[in-house]
Parts: sequence; C-alpha cells; structure tokens
Amino acid sequence: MPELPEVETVRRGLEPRVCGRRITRAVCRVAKLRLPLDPQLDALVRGQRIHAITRRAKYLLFGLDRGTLLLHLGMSGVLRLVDQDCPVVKHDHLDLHLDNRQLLRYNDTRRFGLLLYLQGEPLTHRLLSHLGPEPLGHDLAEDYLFIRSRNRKLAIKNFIMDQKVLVGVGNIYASEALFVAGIDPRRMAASLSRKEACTLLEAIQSILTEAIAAGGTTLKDFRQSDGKPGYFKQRLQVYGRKEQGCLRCGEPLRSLVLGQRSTFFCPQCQR
DNA sequence: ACGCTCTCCTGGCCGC
DNA sequence: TGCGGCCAGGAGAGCG
Repeated sequence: MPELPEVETVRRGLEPRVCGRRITRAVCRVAKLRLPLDPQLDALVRGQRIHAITRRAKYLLFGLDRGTLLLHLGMSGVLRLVDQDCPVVKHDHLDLHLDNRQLLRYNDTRRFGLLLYLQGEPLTHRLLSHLGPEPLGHDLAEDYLFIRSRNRKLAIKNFIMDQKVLVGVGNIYASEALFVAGIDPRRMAASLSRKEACTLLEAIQSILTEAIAAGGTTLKDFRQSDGKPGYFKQRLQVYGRKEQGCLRCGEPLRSLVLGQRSTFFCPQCQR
C-alpha cells in the first residue's frame, strides 16, 4: 500500500533510469482503473521523451515533450522498470515501452490507481488543483495546522487525512503521528491548542521523513512485486497493534473506527 | 462550507 | 473443501 514515502521512493528510484528515455509504445490491458484509460493513449504518448518525474501528494507526474502522464498508485499499485521479455502476470494492466528494451509496467490488483494523459499545466487539473500543501514543503508555517483547524469539528485524525488540509498523510501514518504527538485521535480538531497542533505537524514531518529514508534503503531496487512493504511494518508503533502493549507505557493499545478507517491508539499516552 | 457515508476492486482471512 | 461474508484502503462523489 503506497503511502507518500513509497511514492517518493519510487520517484527517486526511477528518475535516473527513466529520464531522457523516449516512449515507443503504450499498451493497456484493461479499459479502466479508477477512471477510464484514454483509448488514444498509445497515439498520444508514442515518441515523446520523458523529461522529468515529479511528485505532488501521492501522484507521480511524468513530464513529456507535449504533456504529462499523471499516475496514482491507489492502494495496491506497483510500478516497476523491467526488461521487454519480462512475462506478463495477473493484474499487469499497463506497459510503457521505452527506447532501450525496457518498459515501465504497472500492476494493480485492486485497480484503485489512475493514469491520465494531461495536456497543458497539470497542476491546474481538477485532481490536483484543490490539494493542500506538501507536509515536507519548506514554506509550511509551524502553526499551519493550528490555523487551519480553527472551527473544525471533525476528529483530528480525519482532519489530518483531509487532502485539502495537508497531503500525504494516509490511514497508517495518521495513527502513528497522533501517537508520537500524544494526541487522542478522536478529539475535535478545533480543540487542539497551538502547542499541540505544532507538535502534531512536527510528528507528521518526522514520521514521513523517517519512512522515506527507510524506503530509500529497502525498496530501491523495485523488485518486490507483492506490494508488501516490510520496511515500515517493524517501525510502526501503534498501527495494527490492537491489544498489544504500548511501547511507551505498556498499557494495551486500543482500536476503533473513525471515518470508516481503523484507528489505533494508546488511551494512556494520548489525551 | 462542512462532515459524513458510499463507492470503486480484489484477495485474504474467518467461521461454519 | 467450499463458500459466504467481511475487511482493507485513497479519495472523489454525493448527500443532508
């Protein structure tokens, strides 16, 4: 399940090996992922060079000569660079052939991913235009969450997962960050003090940074195709640890559902 | 505007 | 062994 750190890791791994290559062919084996694939995709991208791979939130943007390929991995998407003769397996939905006998292959069991070819400025596309700031962006004020959370009555966990507020915090890291910050995930967003909100933003930033660093070491070769990111699992302090002892105080951790998402926390350490 | 629920999809797991 | 049912998860759509 790709979170922001994994998407960033994919980007960093592919960039030096793919930039400068020309797309010679696009092959789609399904009609749609989360959104329909453009039936003209092959004709649109064929012959174009990939100039850059950038990331916005959990989207990857492949900058081409005349447009942009926008890719979201959804929940189970895996993008790998493989040789041309690599056998096609189940859920290999899409190939972008390159001019060096390699291809970018997209596999997505659950098909929650998305691929669009955009002409014109990609950041103004409706999927990207409303997104909040990058959590690791340098221009983020330390009290940003405090300012934005005033008058917001939803649970703080749902608040930090809201893309319009802040991008990149998925269900797992939301629980983790709230544990690190010592904040009960059920609390109304507006109830946070300035200090608590600053602490929470710091926790989000340090967790994402650490996860990127961990992903950079274990996922760098892109050969794992099962989608199971073993790298962060051992680092998780609360997620998936219901009824196990809190690493800080030893009390059993609890779980509940917030906004249709499983949530883990320590009732002792998080207030 | 806000906050909540539903939905897309498949595989893994549970209990019977 | 088979099968039904439930759950996971990103995030837009749609509702009140």
